[in-house]
Amino acid sequence: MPELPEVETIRLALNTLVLGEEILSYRLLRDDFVRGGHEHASELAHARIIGTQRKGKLLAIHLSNQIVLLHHFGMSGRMLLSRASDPIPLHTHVQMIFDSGLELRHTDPRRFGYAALVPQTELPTFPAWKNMGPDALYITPAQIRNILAGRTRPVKALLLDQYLIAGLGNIYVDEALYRARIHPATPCNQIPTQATKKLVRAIHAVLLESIAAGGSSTNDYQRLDGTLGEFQNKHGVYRRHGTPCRRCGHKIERWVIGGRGTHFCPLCQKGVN
DNA sequence: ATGATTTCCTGTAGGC
DNA sequence: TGCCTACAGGAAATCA
Repeated sequence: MPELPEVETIRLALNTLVLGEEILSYRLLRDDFVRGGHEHASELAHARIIGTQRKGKLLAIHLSNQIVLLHHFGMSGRMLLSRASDPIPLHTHVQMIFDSGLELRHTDPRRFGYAALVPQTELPTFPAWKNMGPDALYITPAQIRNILAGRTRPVKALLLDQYLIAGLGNIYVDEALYRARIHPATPCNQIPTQATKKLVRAIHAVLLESIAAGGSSTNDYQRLDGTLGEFQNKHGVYRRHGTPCRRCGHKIERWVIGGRGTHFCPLCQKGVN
């Protein structure tokens, strides 16, 4: 599922491959895949791609006509760059055909993702954009301390809340807690200051390493060119339940915490240290 | 206000 | 082998 590192991998690839491209034709194959109306869809012909931006798991593509294309990939979403003559994959909801003969496609079988066309001036008021907490890649120890303070929910559930901290999903929350040696069920207000520093370092490290590896291809995620990421091979706990911990050899467990499958090593992540 | 639960959707894994 | 059911999960909505 595309989380921060996967979206960032897509964004970096777009920067090298489609910056400056001119849109010949923009097609929405499903109206209900678009949030906030599609009245700007007819204004995109001849617009050029002038920049990209990422906030949490949201990708923003800036166009020369002051329109911003937002893409959220939910859990089964893909952004693929193909030749316009290549066959259209099943569940393609958005097509962007460029004058170079390239075509950008947003496909998403489960449709938990979406696209949006927002005038640049309205981007700060777009709900998902506006309500997002600080980006996990740049979050500071002080910000994490404020977020954890006074809350009783399990730290696992809290780190998944995009309103509080943006960009982490199920994979990277489990991996960051494993690196920080924090048990995912620990109530937030029971994590001492010392451990929050370790947590921030763990979050930054796991995100940066995954970006460098092109993201995690566990289920559906592919890079812009259709190749798989590599970081799933480096996972310490995610979907490794029943197999030995790479640090201590104890069997990795899987619990449901906050309604999500949660993977951890009961020996390495005993307490909050 | 906070937190817990339900809902959307389809491909896949597991059981029989 | 093939059918059927349960499950996966991000985020918004709904409920307590």
